Amino acid sequence: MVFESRFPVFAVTADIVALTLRDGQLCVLLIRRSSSVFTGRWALPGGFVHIDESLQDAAYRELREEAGIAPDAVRLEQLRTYGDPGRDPRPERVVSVVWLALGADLPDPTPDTDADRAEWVPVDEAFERDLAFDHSEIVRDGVERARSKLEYTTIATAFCDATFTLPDLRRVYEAVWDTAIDPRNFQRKVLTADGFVEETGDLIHGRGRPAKVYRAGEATTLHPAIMRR
Amino acid sequence: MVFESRFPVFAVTADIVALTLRDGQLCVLLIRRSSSVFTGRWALPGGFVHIDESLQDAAYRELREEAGIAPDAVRLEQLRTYGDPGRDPRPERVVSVVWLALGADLPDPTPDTDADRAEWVPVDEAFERDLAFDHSEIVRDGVERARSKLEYTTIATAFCDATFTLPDLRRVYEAVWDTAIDPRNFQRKVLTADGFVEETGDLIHGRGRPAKVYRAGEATTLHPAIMRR
DNA sequence: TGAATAGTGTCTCTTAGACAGTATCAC
DNA sequence: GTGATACTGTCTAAGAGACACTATTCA
Repeated sequence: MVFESRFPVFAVTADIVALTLRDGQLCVLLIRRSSSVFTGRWALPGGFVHIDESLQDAAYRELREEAGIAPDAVRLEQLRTYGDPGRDPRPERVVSVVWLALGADLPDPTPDTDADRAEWVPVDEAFERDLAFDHSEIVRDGVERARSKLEYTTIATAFCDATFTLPDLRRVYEAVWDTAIDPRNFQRKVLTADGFVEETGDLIHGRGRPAKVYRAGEATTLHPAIMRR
Repeated sequence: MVFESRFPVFAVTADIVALTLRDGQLCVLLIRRSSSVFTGRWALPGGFVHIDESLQDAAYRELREEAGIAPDAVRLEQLRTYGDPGRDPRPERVVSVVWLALGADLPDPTPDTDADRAEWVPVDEAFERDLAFDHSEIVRDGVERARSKLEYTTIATAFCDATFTLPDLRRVYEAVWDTAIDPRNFQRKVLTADGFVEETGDLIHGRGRPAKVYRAGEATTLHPAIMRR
């Protein structure tokens, strides 16, 4: 099939930097390409946007198709668009709209036809792999975005289940920022910030003292912010 | 001329939310469309990206072509990409990569062939105009981005000339945030924040006491941040 | 000398960071 | 009881907001 246009012709992909916590480590979803260019190389999940599909829907669809991740399992926001000529070796000019997808401990991905493997990879390890296209740069941008949005927004809750404890939330910050955080000061800041979390009234029993259960509050931005050092 | 592709065919535009200060007011650059769709309606400057041109270069080119603004007069950063099906009435699927351009008191724009007028419009007034496409939403996003980046980055200096005084810089914050700021506290915060500004050693003489002249420092992020109320 | 503008110092309150002890549960 | 985990309070230092006066120039 051949498509035509009056204007310069671009192909548009929706690619995804999906981040989650696995065993207390911040991990990014990578697939090993089994078709088209860069066969056998690790890359971000993604693919061409359909002509009648919104950019965001394309990202959701690719997440489902390439890793079996359901739309309601992640929070999706646009990261940035990458479109330098030559960033894709194919003759078509490819512009990639990249999305950041954050989710609570997401299931092992189930690769489909465009990939022979799909894995959650700790970000440190991902930085060392030589990814296809400009995906190494994109992973870096995505992780940095997540790190900085933890400071002044409530997206940390996107890494948690619908209900969670304050130690759970603290472990999110510790994993994403890769630093230890004082539990007492953290607790104070979270409870001071208006609308960050709401008590459910439940307790969850673990090995030690039971922890209070919270859910995400109404706020999207943090006042005051919780800053890195 | 007709273009062909193996993949779904998109047209890609680079559009610009250009902001500057005029008479102490935050203004956005709007053009009145004189060709193609939405003729006679006000819109953001922008146009189709050439097939061998980077997205950023396209933004610079459109700024020059549609308003006579030189690349070195503005600081450009990517805002977001807008690509919902149906956002452009033309039959082609149009995806717009939108850039935020910040500059010091920029010259009156000189429209070219795609526009019969180009104007700096105070943002309040721009919000009331019914702009073409989804440009009203985009202006809102751009202004909000500028407002929030003033808090934790040094981009305020992008609204100033190469050298400026602290009252100049304060007026940037006042115009963009549309609030009054205490000069004493502001001065203290700017001078405390490491690498925000550097003294040149010069003085500039106005109507009253001469003001010290500064230039932008090395820092890109502000520590501590200068927050809105 | 008065008007306009720029610059500086202090007090108080809030927030941030460092830090130690108590509470609750499973075994 | 012991070990593991969750929770809380206090002290100190730094930053934020409110506020009044002095300095320099021009007309």
